[in-house]
Amino acid sequence: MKAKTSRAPLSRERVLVAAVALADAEGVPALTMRRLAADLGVEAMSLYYHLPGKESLLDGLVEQVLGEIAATVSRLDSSDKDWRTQLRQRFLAAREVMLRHPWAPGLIGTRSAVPPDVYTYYEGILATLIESGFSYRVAHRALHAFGSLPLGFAQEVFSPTSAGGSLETETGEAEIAEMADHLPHLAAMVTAETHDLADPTLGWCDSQTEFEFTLDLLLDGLERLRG
Amino acid sequence: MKAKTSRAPLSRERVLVAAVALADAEGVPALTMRRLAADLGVEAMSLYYHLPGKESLLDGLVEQVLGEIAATVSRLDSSDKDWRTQLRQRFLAAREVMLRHPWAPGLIGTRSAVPPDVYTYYEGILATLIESGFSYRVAHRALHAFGSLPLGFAQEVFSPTSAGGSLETETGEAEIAEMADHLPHLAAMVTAETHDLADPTLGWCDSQTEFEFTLDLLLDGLERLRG
DNA sequence: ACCTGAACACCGTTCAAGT
DNA sequence: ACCTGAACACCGTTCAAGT
Repeated sequence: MKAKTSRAPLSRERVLVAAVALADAEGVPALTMRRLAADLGVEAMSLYYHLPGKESLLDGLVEQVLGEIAATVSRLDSSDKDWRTQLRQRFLAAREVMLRHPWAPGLIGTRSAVPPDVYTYYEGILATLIESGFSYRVAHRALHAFGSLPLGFAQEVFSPTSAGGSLETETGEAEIAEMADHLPHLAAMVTAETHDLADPTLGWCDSQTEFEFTLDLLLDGLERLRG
Repeated sequence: MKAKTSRAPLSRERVLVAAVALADAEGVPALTMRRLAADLGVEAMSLYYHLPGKESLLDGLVEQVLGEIAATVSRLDSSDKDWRTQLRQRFLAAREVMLRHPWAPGLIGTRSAVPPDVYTYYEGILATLIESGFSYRVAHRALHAFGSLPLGFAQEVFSPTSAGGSLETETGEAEIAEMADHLPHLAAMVTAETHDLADPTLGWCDSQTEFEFTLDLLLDGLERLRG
């Protein structure tokens, strides 16, 4: 956290890198101007010389993460791969970046302006679709249907705290018994899903599996709409 | 805003109703303890007698919206309808509620605890799936694949400000020309989509259409997986 | 039981001032 | 050009006190 070592002069880049590190280590709530400045061995007001304010700091954070995705994706080898495989590996690569920055999906959700890099990123996805025979109409809708998948996360509606998922990961037998009364189908599902589980200590929601299932569901549906 | 009229004693319910009204009128950022209290003709500290704190106020807000969805959905007539139609009308009904509370999707995204009402709501969806021949395995994954659709919103990744969508609604010819250089497919898509538009003043993203497209893509994909 | 006033520890930010 | 100190206007919240 305390990176007081480097006495290089401050810069927008150095501020953003420190901000990402702080968010990774202690979460976005810990990311205050005063605290970030302290980590950089500087006074809070110094930050304003390099960034117009907090909002723009948060925009910069998103920019950093998108840059990481772009860098990761650009290293992929997509020669001789069909469109589904190309997109699949791109989305999964983005997902690896997001797993390193669990706070990023939530933060992205709060940003209003679309970071310019995003257009370049979506351009690549769109190109893949068009060159594989999709009409602009269907490709446009595909981009919407993908939702946040291209950025490497499936919008879990509640609590992106752990990678667990929206439904409780730890469910004791007592809770299930109580659930069985007024929520019979849910209780039955938990039981059914827990039963044939390879490693029950992992919980019954495997977010990687869910992510890929959603991805394939969409890709399969689109394949059928191809022009 | 100023609802100083009713001199009925404060209550959790009255606080939450006023909070929803304030968020509707001026957005969540305007919703501070002091301001909310002022709207109720009371001092800020009085709120703490009815709610443990701000976080629980926000939880209560989500609770109110979910209640509205539950009420709307319960009024639906689903007799003699297949599962796709049932879910479709349920999700679209939820969407109408969300359109009345544009701040709700963003707020829901920040909540960590799953409100209890949500389980009851998902129980109904799950029941529909199971009774239509889905296995628990596929139904479970369907719930994940739906993402936020059951709650009436498609996770737009950036800026849920207007109902416009994530890609710019207003795109001038100058911007397109400039775009054509480094983002050729995107530029072509905007042109293609704008061209055969019934009412060009509406912009080229119709969020209702996108919402229904995503919904149908998922429902069609699931239909094929039915056991 | 229900509400209040004063106070505390924090925010982001401005602005004039230092080097 | 780059950084700082003191100050301002806000937060959420505690706590002892009023009725």
